[in-house]
Amino acid sequence: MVFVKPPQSASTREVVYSALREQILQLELPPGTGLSEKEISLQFNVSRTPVRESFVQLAQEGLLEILPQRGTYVSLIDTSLVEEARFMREQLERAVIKQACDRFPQEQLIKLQGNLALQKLSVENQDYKKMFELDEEFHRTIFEGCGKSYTWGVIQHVNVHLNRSRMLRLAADHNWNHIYAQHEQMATAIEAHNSSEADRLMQNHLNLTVTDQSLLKEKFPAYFK
Amino acid sequence: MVFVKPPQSASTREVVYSALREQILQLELPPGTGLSEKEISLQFNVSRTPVRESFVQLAQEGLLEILPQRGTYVSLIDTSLVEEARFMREQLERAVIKQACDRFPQEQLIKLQGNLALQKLSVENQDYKKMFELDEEFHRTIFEGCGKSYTWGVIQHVNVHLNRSRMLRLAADHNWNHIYAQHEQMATAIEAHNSSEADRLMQNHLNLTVTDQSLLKEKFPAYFK
DNA sequence: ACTACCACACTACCATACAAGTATGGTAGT
DNA sequence: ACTACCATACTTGTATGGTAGTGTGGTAGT
Repeated sequence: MVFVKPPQSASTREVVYSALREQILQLELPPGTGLSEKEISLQFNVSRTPVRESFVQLAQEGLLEILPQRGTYVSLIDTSLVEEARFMREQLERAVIKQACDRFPQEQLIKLQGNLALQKLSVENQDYKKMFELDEEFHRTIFEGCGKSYTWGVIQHVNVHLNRSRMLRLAADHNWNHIYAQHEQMATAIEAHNSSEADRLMQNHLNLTVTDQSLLKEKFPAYFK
Repeated sequence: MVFVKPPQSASTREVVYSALREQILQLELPPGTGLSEKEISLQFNVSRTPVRESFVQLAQEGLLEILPQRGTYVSLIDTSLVEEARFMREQLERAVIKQACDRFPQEQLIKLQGNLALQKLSVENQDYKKMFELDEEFHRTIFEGCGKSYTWGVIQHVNVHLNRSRMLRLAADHNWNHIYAQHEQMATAIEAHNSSEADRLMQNHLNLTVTDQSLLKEKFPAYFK
């Protein structure tokens, strides 16, 4: 009972799964889009089996709705799920950043500051997608520094709906200077071991996500449930 | 783009998936057990396809390890994952029970008290599995009363490893009187809107889970990674 | 004009066949 | 006795055919 060799080469299922997941989260496959096993299998030039298995995976994550004998659709964004996801994220992020103020490795702190520099650039260049990635990485780095990588993974897993919502927001309005400024202040608070300030900042930061939820629903009504 | 009819009858994949999941969480399929698509398909008298799809699902949840061309095994319990799961659960449970002290529906409060009565019975009868279920239901009811059902679902999804660990604990030692007493005090705190007391109780309550982790690893070394 | 019906094209679902990688036990050669 | 090799019986991965349920558009009947 020893698990020696990790699976090296990606299986066909894995490839299809990752590709579809990326397209869904990037809104290249918008909520409500109809898919079909056959269509995708032709598109990737593989059989229906691995496609079907990736559908099952994506459905389990809540990214696809499989209606037996009827069709498979990219799931609509459920605002109540988004709210609960935001709630969970808030609790966990606040707990972690407080922990980071107590003890945070130098290496990760440097990584944070490098990330911030890139954020500043992306804001200036109005590079939306890059900024989104850097935002993710910023938060992930905090979790890693606290030895909570798995927790971050769970947040990512949970917040698929929230992420699509955030993607809409980044594409819609443009207050990244604010976001960037908040990130910078959080890094400073961690460095200064200022736990209460960090907690306050994070709370405000994550509240941005929920405020314009109804606004998004007006702008993109077809994407919401 | 309307999703009218929910899928009524369970598909073969769903049946196999649920059955295996239950067996794994109940430790009827202990960590490390080797499975095979063919074996299970014969056992359920179905083809390999739905079995295989349920394997993919269970692997995504971290309950199975699929080693290509080598075999599939019930995953071992990863103590570091257990610790992070406990961390997440603590943060979320504390946040929710504090919210429950502010505002909690009468209906759910009654449900809590009914549950407590059954817990007392189960403790007296030393009915381990029943007590485990009632414990789950107690916590779930708190989440439901706060409109956080999805959050509870996520905890359940996350804590598969933790749950197996807890199952071992319940089978091993016998301090349920303590667990029951804590539950009772929490219900009282909710009713009395005593937020700080509820928070303190929940924190202690969940700390029970982690303390004897190393002890379990000694008792059942083969089940851990 | 309207309704009931039905053929057809589509879907996801499941069973089966084949392919490819892996562990193992026996055997021939040293 | 020991090692290298190979046939074989496993495993999971992929492809494909057939089944059953579902939506749709056309048509015959009223």
